[in-house]
Amino acid sequence: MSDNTVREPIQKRSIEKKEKIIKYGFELICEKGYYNTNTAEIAKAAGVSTGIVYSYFTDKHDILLEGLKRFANSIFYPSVDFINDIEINENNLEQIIREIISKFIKNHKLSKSAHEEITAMAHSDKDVANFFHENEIEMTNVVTGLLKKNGFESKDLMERVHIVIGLIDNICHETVYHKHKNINYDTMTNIVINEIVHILTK
Amino acid sequence: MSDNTVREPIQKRSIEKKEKIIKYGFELICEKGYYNTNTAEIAKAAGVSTGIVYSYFTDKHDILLEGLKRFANSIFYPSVDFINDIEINENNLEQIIREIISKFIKNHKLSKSAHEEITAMAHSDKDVANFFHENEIEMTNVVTGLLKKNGFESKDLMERVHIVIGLIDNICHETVYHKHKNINYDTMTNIVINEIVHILTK
Amino acid sequence: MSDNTVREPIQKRSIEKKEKIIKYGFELICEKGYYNTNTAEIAKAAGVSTGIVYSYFTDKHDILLEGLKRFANSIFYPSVDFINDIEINENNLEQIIREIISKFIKNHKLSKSAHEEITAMAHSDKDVANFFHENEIEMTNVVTGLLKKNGFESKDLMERVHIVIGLIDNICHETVYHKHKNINYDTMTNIVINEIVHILTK
Amino acid sequence: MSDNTVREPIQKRSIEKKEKIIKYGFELICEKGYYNTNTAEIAKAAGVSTGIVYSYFTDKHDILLEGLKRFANSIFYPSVDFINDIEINENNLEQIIREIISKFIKNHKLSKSAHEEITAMAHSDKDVANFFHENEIEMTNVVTGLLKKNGFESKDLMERVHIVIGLIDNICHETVYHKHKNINYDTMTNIVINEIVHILTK
DNA sequence: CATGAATGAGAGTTCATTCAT
DNA sequence: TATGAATGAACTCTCATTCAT
Repeated sequence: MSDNTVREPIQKRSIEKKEKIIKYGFELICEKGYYNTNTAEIAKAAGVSTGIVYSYFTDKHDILLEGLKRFANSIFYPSVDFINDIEINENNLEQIIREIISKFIKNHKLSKSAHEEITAMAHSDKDVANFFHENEIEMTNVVTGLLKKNGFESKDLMERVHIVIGLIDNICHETVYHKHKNINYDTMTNIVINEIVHILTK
Repeated sequence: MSDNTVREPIQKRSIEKKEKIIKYGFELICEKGYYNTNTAEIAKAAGVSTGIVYSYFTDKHDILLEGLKRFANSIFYPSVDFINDIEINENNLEQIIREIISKFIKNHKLSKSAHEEITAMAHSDKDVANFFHENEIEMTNVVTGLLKKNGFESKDLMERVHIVIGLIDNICHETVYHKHKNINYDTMTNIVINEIVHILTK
Repeated sequence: MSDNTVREPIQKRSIEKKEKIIKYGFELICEKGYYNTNTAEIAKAAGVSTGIVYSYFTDKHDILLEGLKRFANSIFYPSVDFINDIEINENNLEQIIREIISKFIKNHKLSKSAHEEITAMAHSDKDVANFFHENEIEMTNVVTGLLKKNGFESKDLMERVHIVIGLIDNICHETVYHKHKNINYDTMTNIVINEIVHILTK
Repeated sequence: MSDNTVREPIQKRSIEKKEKIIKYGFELICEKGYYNTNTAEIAKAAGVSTGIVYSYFTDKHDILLEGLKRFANSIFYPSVDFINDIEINENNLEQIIREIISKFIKNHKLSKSAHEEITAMAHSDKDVANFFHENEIEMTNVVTGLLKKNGFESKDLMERVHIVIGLIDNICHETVYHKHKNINYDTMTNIVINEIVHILTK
């Protein structure tokens, strides 16, 4: 998005300003929705003038994208670094997945509206869509590599991991939002976890 | 103020007009996005005046909702009536699921942008979200009933069906959109089908 | 206002229809204000179609005027016929005026919003203004004549009567609406009555 | 949604702009009527864009109200400051009232349509009505105080003053507008003046 | 660098009036 | 005669973007 006419701030105060616009702008967009947030509000929330916004960003859309780059990971993918430090094997796999899901759900609950709004944009805005596609494939690669390092040898492991990520996304979303009264989400989660183990170890 | 009741057209030409507004309006919304489609365009596409739109609908949002009611099923859930006429058992289950996925994908491809835009709205618009939640639970119930009738006796069958629907949604979407170059979608589909069978018959 | 293109209904049912439009249309206009009442509402209230309204009236404004002709007198000038049957003299004048004011106020209270809306129109709409000017002068003439018949011989009686009518209008309006908390309206009314007697009998 | 605060202009040019909108907007409203004046016209007359209008005013109605605050006094109550500097007594009272009426009429004639339109609004718009009620009571208080200071000791002086203000309003309006051909307005004015003297000195 | 006033196109919606039936 | 669907200009108000200071 950003092109040459958009200043790349060098001085410290400028950088801070840009960061504030991204932070508070993205925050507002997540809370109220992209179309229900206007640039004046963003500027106000960031403590800058409306004019200066257009020195750092080509347009409103650009703020969204920059916000994504900064914050999407922390919103969508909570830190699960602990899996780097332990040995994953068929015995502790179930427990690890359970913990990951638990962390994802906790995260999801923390920023429900952000999750929804950004998911919505991911389905209606090309740039946002691309961002997430790239993120997903990267995550798939990382997890696949990790599992391989830990001795998982399933055929088509990458495809399996991709399916698993989808399952986790889905169960989290279901648990946080849907609350269909006849569905027991704990039960559902247990089944999903079993299934994930099955996919990865078969 | 004005009489807010929305006319329920009785005469044939009126009904046709209302239908046209729904059809072309929803079409435009799906193609260009809800926020990028204005009422004047909708009226023009439907071959009517802007004023008459507000005789049949309370507002622009209402057109979206009516469009959903009319077309969501055909967009999201292609006719899979054939499963009503055959006996489903563990032997043909895999084949049936494969056919269902195939149909869903075909459907999905036919109206890619509609799928995306409506999915987006389902994540940002309360009414659209409700619509889909209700649809989903209904579908879960119907499929669960069908399987029970055919002798499937898994514990927590409803939860399993719900997971399966999520898996199908996901694999279709993946297949139609993502095209991550390192992922083999045929392989992925096969794994998903196996997994679905596993979930339902375990 | 009405011109040749507007049908003068001859048949009984037509006349009834026209009357209903006038009655219910004027009623709505008085209740909600001319600009807040639309022709569709008027037609609905009158139980006719919107189209037929334009067979009997040149436009919306015409309905207002016809309504005025039919109902303004009863709204603004309650029947004070009793003064035709009694002899007015300096002894009973005060009592008669008191009764007239009392009747006017009662009337005023019965149709507060009508009073206000029509008074507003009388100040912003030429035709309505003319209507009231004519009414006022006629009333001035009638009352002047009546007083003369009863032996009142003040110089410039017509001008005096005109002032008196203004005073009555004013005290009624004050009593019904203003309610300035520091003003005693009973006291004010008594003073006005004394003054009217003074004007007419000096 | 958007930030609804209305900007309070600080810079000189902004203040001028706001004043222009009030001046020309109110002028148009007075000339053509509130409902027959649109925001585009107001903006054009003030030499600004339509958008900026909504930076300074919450809505069209707000312009009317601000206009009232600025101009109502000069339209409705011409400066009669001279009465503060002279001693009012029963000997010069008649002459003073005559001068006041003369000034009011002169004023009234200068802005006939404004007078009428605003009077109309005072009967159909709650905020305008309140504005005038408050103005009236204040004027009543001021005049009552002035007369008391000058030794007028009538019982119920406030009520008397209130009646007098009504009489003055009325005679001015009559003189400027009605022109009923059979009424002699000079005569009528003389009678009114006598009556006012009578009310205040009795 | 920064401001925030200013722009003006465009949004959704209403409604007096017309006209095909 | 009568209907009420249809028109489309006009309305108020918003907001991404620009620009004078």
